[in-house]
Amino acid sequence: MRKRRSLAMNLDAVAQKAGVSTSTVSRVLNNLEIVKTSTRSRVLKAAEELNYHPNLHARSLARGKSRILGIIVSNMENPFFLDIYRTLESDAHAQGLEVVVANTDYRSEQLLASVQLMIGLRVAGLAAIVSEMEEHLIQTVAGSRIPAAFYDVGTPQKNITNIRVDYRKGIKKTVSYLSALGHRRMAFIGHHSTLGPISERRKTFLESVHRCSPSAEAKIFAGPDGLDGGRQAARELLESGFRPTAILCVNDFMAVGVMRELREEGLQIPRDVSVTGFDNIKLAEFCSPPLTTVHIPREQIGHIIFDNVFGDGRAEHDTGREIVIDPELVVRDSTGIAAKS
Amino acid sequence: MRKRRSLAMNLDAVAQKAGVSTSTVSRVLNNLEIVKTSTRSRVLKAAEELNYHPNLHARSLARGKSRILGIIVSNMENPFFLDIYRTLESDAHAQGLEVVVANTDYRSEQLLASVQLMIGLRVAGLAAIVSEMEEHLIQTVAGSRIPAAFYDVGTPQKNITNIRVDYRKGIKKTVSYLSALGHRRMAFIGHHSTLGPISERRKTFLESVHRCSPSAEAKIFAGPDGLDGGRQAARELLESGFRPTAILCVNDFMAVGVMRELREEGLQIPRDVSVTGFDNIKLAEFCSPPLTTVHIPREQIGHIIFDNVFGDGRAEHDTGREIVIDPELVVRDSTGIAAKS
DNA sequence: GTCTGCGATGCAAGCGTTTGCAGAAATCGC
DNA sequence: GCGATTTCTGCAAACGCTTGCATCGCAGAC
Repeated sequence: MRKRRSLAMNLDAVAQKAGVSTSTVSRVLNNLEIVKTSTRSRVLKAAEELNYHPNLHARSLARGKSRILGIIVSNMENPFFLDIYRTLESDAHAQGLEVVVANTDYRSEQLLASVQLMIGLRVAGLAAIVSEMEEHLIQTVAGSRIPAAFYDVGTPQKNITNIRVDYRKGIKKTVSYLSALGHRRMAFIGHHSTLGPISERRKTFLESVHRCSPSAEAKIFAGPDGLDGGRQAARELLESGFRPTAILCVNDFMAVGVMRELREEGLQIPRDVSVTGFDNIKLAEFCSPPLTTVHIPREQIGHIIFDNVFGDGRAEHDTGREIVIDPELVVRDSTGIAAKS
Repeated sequence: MRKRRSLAMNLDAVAQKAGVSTSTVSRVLNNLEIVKTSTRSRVLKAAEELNYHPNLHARSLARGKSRILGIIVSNMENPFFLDIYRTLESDAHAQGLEVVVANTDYRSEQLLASVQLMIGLRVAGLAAIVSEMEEHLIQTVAGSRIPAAFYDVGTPQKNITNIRVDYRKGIKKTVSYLSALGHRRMAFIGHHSTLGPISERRKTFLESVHRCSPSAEAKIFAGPDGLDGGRQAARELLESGFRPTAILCVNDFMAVGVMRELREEGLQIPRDVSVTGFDNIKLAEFCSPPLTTVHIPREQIGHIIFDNVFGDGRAEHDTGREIVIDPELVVRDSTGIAAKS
């Protein structure tokens, strides 16, 4: 016999103290109704006194499955990911599921580690809401037979749901709206991500502007993501000499950074220049002026994902699913009629 | 024999495919050096081909411990918690530890569940950064023998580190600063938490104001936490008829909400009223006007916690530790000389 | 040629649960 | 009061891994 590793804090200890077998203890703790009330309370008392907590690893192992929902996100600071995560978490808790989250920080090495972790944990379902998902990882997940949902990747698979937001539509709506206000010189400010979805947005922007008004001017700028990045990109825009009457930003944080820089330059919003964002985070409502932006229904996305991984939508689907979300324009005070040029 | 539950995706499968025993496979996958190179590569090939991922539950069970750091926070949306979490996570990953996070949403029922989860997972260390920690839960954790760090609770224990920020000092510094600017009518805006730390802050505020100037007026208001809550509290303040020349807010989010409401009322900041926050979140720098606030070194806190749970500070300490952090005032544009009354 | 030493591998117990099955105890019918 | 149920409880195998110890094969020493 090998030596004991630590103080005995297992079913056996409780069983001995209560004078029953481990099976009975197990049944009590799992609320199986076949245990006599007197035995039951004796066991509960023993467990309580020993400060016993079941070993979840052993439980998962014995049961052959866990009650854990795995969530992988790129970046918790980004309200887009955060809100989806929070919705998933609350849905999961409502069903008595535990949640394990991993952050990738946009790093594919970290993404790989996270996927391995989730598979290793034999999670009951996996939601990967990351902007950097890679094809071979999708295959890995598919091979693991874990029901999963991915965000914004191109290839639905067996047991895998793919959900995405129709950013093209959001951009088109914004450009049409600005165009109707008379804007003919517009800029798009993105961030340095060269990944699929973003550069598609840039393309869509250019196309939309030219469709609304063939003579209109459109330019693209970029900086790092976030408040600072927006500011930096705005700086570059100003230094380039280009003077748009409207600036579309790829997300709200960047838009707020942009507005700050413009204000410092002495420009008034929206009198001198209109600014729009994307996502409709809380801050968009509270910055000054309140930001016109495209609303991404993050809670709805979270619920849909949950439903597809655990809920009614969980049924095996061989072909995979693709769900597309339509975003809406939310008009606030950061946009107005185009300044005379 | 019981029936197999799922497709055999275990060490045995790999072992058979590679024509070796499970022990050998285990040794290969754990990088023990005693395996012959040829065997080693055969095993790796087999594992690769089977798309094998070790079952972490079984591993933890067999090893008698996990390589997981458990983190519990009140609310990921709050940059205070988020930043500490992120620091902890990156420290953990740097050491090859996995991380499991749980959100309590300020709900003690959810906190209990989270603590149970962490103990059940037999995490190698636990950091609980929650504002609602309860004494009996501390006892529970202490009883579990898991090295832990708590934030801002009063009773250090064996194997438990307690870290807290000296909010009193932060408040005193702010009040002194405002007092020196001539402010004699001040308000403090907190949120509805009636828990220890917060109400201590209120008390400290009142004392500080009276110490600086015995004739000064000081009042306290409160709303729910967050941007909306700040706005609501400011509304109440305005309706009360009290007209402070300076308003201290319990955190930056509330301060931004407050400023928004004041601005809507036609008040100018800081000409008519000065506003300060607490935490020094990114937004404090980007709101308008940029917010004077008290800086809480969240990264430093994260590192200290990690070090005490896993690093050099990890050594058993029977008496418990208490670490106190000193906050600094960061002056920006939301504060100025007191308006003439 | 036997022995020793050693590197590489396998054997099997053990980690803390769950759970099918069997057996014991309590209850019931008559 | 005795068998037939119905409850309740215990036994032991299984979950997938790690790891101390035993074993095996082979090289070098004598």
